[in-house]
Amino acid sequence: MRLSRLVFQTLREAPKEADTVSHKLMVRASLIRQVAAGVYEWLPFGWRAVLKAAAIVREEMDRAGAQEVLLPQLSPRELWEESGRWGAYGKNLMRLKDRHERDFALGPTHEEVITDLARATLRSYRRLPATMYQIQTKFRDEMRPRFGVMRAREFMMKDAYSFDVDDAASERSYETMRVAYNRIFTRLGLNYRMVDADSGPIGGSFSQEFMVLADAGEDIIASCTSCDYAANMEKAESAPLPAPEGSAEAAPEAISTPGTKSANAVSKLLGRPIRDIAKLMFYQVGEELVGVMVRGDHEINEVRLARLLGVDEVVMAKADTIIAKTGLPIGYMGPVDLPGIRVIADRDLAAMPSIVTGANRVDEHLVHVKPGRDFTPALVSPIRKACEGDPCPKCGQPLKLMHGIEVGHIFKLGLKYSKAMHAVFLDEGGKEQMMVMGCYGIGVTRIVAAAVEQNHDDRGIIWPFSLAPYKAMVVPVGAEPDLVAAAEQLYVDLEAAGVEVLFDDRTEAPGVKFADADLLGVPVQLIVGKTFKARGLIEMRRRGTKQGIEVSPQDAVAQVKSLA
RNA sequence: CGGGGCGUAGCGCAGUGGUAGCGCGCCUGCCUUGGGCGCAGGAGGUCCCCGGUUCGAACCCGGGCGCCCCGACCA
Repeated sequence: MRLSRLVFQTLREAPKEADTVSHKLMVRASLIRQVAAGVYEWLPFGWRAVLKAAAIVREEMDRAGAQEVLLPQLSPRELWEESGRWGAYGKNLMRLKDRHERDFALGPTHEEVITDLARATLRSYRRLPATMYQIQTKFRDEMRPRFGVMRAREFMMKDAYSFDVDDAASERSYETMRVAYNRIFTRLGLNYRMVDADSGPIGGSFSQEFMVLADAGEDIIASCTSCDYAANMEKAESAPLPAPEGSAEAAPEAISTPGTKSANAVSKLLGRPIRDIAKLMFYQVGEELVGVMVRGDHEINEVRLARLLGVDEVVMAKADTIIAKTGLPIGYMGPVDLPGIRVIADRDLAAMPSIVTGANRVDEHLVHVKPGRDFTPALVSPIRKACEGDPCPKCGQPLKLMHGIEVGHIFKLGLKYSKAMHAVFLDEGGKEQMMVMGCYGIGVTRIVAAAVEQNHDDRGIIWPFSLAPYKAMVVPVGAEPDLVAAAEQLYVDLEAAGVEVLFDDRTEAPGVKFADADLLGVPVQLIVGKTFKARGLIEMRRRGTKQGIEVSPQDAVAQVKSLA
């Protein structure tokens, strides 16, 4: 491709709305252009990167025996009513009406549609197992689109769904996908981790996420520094902490703490480490008000809490509800003599020898409170978020927290959708059985953003070879006819050799050409300039390295070809 | 959904009552070819939209729309 013909416009300055590195670079290098909040155009150069990612995903899906289909983006309300998600999916579901006022959704994911297809076609155990996938645009009316195509409202996703006769078979399908996913992300050249995850609103029992490690990532994962344990924050556990030294022989004692509501403030006032201060928070669980306690240096993991209580979701109680139900002052509540409220204590809080709690009186706290002696929690369980340095639940070595970009997620769905939508097959005995499902997603457009986030320098993108829209770029520097002719010849030869190559045939100043080449980030730069004038040689330079090597035009073609 | 910020040329911005400018980019010519080169000339604007105030509005007032950021667990 000749740069003079490529539809693109590199920018020296990024639009002000771009804040992450990948967003800025993708706009500056003309990969994408924003049309509305969370809605983007992919320009030719960027679109090629998307196609590279999609091709690798497709190859590995096919290798894993999955069959490609294309499902409609528009789906009728009835299907969503069947699964219960017309209501449950909430505002993220893009909805619209047709001219007859019939309700439709623009698919954020396709469990309903595929289950409808499966129940119509996979009627016998003989047709199972079956895994189908598609690569298609998805719609989610995100609360807050962000970071360019990283969290967009319209994005490309590969979604796959497996259908099996029983749990054991479903397990095998899941494993096949897990292997395929690892192959995909390895081939894409990304630094990633597979982590245990909570399955969230898609439902189901168990899932794993594939996280590209990058500081700009919206998710936090806990990863063991020694073994292979890794989980996202919602799921991450830690081994019990050793209880700090000390004991509370003394009985609880009320002390005056005027205007000190937060654990932080109490810690400062008393000059005691924040871990000694208990935090008591209140959650609305159905009709019940539940108190939840963690150490001052810890945070409640609401997803774990919800699981523990056997509910879908917990919400913090409103202040006036708490006051109405207890009559006690917010900010000074404690578990000692707290009437009629079930208190759940975090395991590491319960192990403390002596803590500071609210006294249930304004401007007072209790010191020397010993869990188990001075109050008895209804339940003691690990319900806090893991922290940096916590002991790994598997091996006890320290955990490390890292930011990640979720690029893949695989779920065991179990019977959730087959039950709701009556997706059944006949077994060998002619009896109806529910299909056991799995679902497997990859954010294809997000992969491109994640790759840029992970592979760049201050000059621009440094494409991993597998995703690079072009593998080489010929850059003539000089106007001498023989030099220009040699560059042209090199470009033609590379194309003939099947190399995806860009040719900077523009009459730009050298600085502009080098700057654009670095910004676009094509892996191999072939500079026809001073070394050509002096010795008839091409300077071949890997993007991201300073110094190139000098090769003859013939060798340049051969070497680039061998890289591909 | 709550709070904040911003909408002026493709991008970044200035202009805060008298009918619009700067840098980059774009076009033409000359020049230049190893790191966003120089000179000269040029094109490009519903100043987000609607209404109001005013002799006169990009600017003031009202309403709307759009975009961005922060927050939406620490009692």
